Amino acid sequence: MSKPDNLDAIFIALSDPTRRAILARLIEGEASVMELAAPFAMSQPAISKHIKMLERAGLVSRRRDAQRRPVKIEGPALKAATDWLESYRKVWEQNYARLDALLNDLQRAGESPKN
Amino acid sequence: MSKPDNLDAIFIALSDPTRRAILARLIEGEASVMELAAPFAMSQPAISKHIKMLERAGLVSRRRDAQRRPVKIEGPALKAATDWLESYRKVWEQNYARLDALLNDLQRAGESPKN
DNA sequence: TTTCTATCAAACCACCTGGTTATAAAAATG
DNA sequence: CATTTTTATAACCAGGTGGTTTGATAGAAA
Repeated sequence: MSKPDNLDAIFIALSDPTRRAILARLIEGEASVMELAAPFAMSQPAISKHIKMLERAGLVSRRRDAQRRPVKIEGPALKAATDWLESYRKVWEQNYARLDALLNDLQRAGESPKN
Repeated sequence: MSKPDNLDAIFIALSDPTRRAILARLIEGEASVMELAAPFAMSQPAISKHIKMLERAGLVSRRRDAQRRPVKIEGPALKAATDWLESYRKVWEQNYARLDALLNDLQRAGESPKN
């Protein structure tokens, strides 16, 4: 379902501290735009634009409640990013461990024979 | 050492498909700029700029080998991003599970009493 | 030394970002 | 109805991105 190109939008969305703070707030539950804007020294349209980028990335979704448009965090996009990173980190760690073992082997081999 | 603001640079670096592909290549081991540029229909300076952004984020480092500047992947920055994402995803999953349980409770409670 | 190879740096471009203000629309409230 | 609240949209601006071409530099190789 979720295209891999989506990673572009997801990582772009995560690259701004304001948007990461909004996500942090949303972890505690749904919030309206005004509620999300409150902690920031920033205009409401600025927050709306941040929300739009989070939405484009699939990291949040919006409901309708009278004039309010409560924003909710969405797990799957968060998972897509985590999965991508985790897979790379895992391979890197394996290679790192292998290199480490190799270096140890070389060192040990050099201890008794002269060349 | 690694500042948390660093997450900005890390996620920005990860938000471009060319840079993610470069990282994917580097997982297999060190590579020179020319080697990294080869698979892409893109000029060498463009690749150099991508590498610079990866380096700024601490995701890669460069050695010197004659005229060559081999690039190597760096684990810790990758880990910083993974950790951030993992922590949020964990809380989200907990809340999700809690909400799920709550909804089940409500449904079960509604089965025998009328209101 | 001259030449070739690998890389970087500068100048330039179109486009996106992150913010602003001002305005409009939609629904609640008086 | 008029007003207030909540949100979105448009127009604008400074600065960053992602690419280009052109030219400089460092080191190997002829």
